[in-house]
Amino acid sequence: MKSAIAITNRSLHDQVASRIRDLIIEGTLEPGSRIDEAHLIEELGVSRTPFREALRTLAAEGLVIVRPSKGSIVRKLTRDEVFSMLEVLGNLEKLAGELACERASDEEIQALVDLHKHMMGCYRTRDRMPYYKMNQEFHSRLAGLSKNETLQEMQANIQARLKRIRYIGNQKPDSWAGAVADHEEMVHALKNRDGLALGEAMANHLKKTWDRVKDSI
Amino acid sequence: MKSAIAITNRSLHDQVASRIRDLIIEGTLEPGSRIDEAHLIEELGVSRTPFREALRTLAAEGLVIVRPSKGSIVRKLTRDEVFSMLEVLGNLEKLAGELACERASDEEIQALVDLHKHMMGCYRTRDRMPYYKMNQEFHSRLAGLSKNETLQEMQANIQARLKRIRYIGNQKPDSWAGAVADHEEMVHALKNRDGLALGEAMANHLKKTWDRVKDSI
DNA sequence: ACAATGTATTTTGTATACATGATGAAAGTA
DNA sequence: TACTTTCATCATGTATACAAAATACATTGT
Repeated sequence: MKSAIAITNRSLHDQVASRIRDLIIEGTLEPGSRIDEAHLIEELGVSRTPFREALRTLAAEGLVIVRPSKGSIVRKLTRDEVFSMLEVLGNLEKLAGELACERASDEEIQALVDLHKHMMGCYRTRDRMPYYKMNQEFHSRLAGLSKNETLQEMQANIQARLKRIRYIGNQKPDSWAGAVADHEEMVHALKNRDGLALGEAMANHLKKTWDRVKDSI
Repeated sequence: MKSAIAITNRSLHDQVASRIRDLIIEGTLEPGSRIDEAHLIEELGVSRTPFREALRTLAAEGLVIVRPSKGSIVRKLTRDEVFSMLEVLGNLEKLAGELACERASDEEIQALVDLHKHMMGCYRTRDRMPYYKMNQEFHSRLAGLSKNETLQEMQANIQARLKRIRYIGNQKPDSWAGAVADHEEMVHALKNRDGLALGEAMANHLKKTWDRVKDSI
C-alpha cells in the first residue's frame, strides 16, 4: 500500500504491469484469450513501448505467454499446472510455518493472531470478500515470518498466479467452515511455536484447497 | 532439445536476454555494477527496444535490478539472500526427490544413473568444468522427474540466480569429494526408490553447499 | 465446388527520435 | 574557502514511424 502523498515515481511500465495484473485477476482479461495490444493501449492511454515491457514482466512472472510474432495470451492454467502449483505452495508454506516458529518474535506472532481474529469476525458475519482478502494477507504475512526473502518471493509468485482461480473457487458454496477450522489449527500451533504441527497444518490446508478449487478449472 | 533443422525463430529480445544472462554468469557483467545501456547495445548490435525488454525479463527473474530513472544494475546477492535461496532450494529438491521416487519411470531413473556414472568419470580424471555442467544437468533432470512443472520452474529460477556464485565456489579447493559422496548416496536412494532417503540426501547436499559457497560471497 | 496460391490487410517486432528527469560542474555569494 | 544554486550534459523513459511476419481473403485453375 502506498500513501496517497507519495509521489508517483514508478515508471510507466510498472504501473501498466500492475494494471494488467489486476485485469487478469478480475477476469476482465479472460484466460486463454488473446491480448489485443492496440485496443488495450488505447484503453490505458499509453504507447506500445511501456506496454510491451510490462508484458515481458508478466510473462516472466508466468501470468501471460508471449508467442513470438503471434501475440500474447493470458495464461490459462491446466488442471495439472494448478495441481503442481498447490503441491509446491503447500511445501513452501509448510517450510514457512516451521521457520516462523523458530524465527518470529512474539509481537509478530501476536499480530498474526489478531489478524486471524478479524477473519473469524468476517466468517461469523459471512463477509466473504474481506475474509478472502485477509486470508491472502494472512498467508503472505506468515511467509514473511519465515525471515526468508526467497521463500516470500516464491510464495507471492505462486499466489499471484493462482489468485484468479481461487477468486472463482471462493464464490461457490464450499467448505468455508473447513478452511476456518484449518486456520484455527494453524494459529493454535503458531501460538505454541509448534513448528512441526504448524507445518503439517499448512501443508494440509493447501491439500484441501485443491479439493475446493479443482472443479472450477 | 530442438532439431538442428528448425530455423531459429526466437525473437530478438529473447536472444538478448539469454546473452545477458550468460554475461552475468561468466562475470563479464559484475554483480553490483551498472549496466551501461548505450555500451552494451553497441556491443550486441541491437537497438534499445529489444534490449530494454530483455532487461525487464531478467529483472522479473531476479538477475538484475532496475531502478526507475537510475538505470539497471546486476543484482548482487547478499549472504542472507544466498542463504535463503539455498534454504528454499534444499526444500524444493527434497520434495523433488520424494516425488521422483513415486512418479519416475525405470527408464528415466536409469538415464539419471548413467549421467551420474559419467560424472564419476569426470571426477576421477579431475575434469572440473564438465563435472560442473553435468551436475547442473543432474539436478535439473531430477527436478524434472518430479513431474511437477512448477517445481521444475522454481528450481531452475533459483539455480540460475545462484549459478554465478556456485561457478566461483567451484573454482577454489573445496570438498569436491564430499559432494561426490552425497551424489552416490542420492543415486543409491533413487535406484531403490527410497523417497525419504533421497529427499534427505538432497536437502543435506544443499546444506553442505552453503558451507562450500558462503566464503565466496 | 473445392483446393491452392498469391495478394492485401492486420498485427507484431525493431529502430529511431523526442521528452523528461538525474547527475555533476561552474559560478556566485556568504 | 565552503556552500549553494543554476545550467549544461548525459542517461533513461516514452512515443512514433518503419519493417517484417502472419493471417485472412480473394482469385484462378482443376
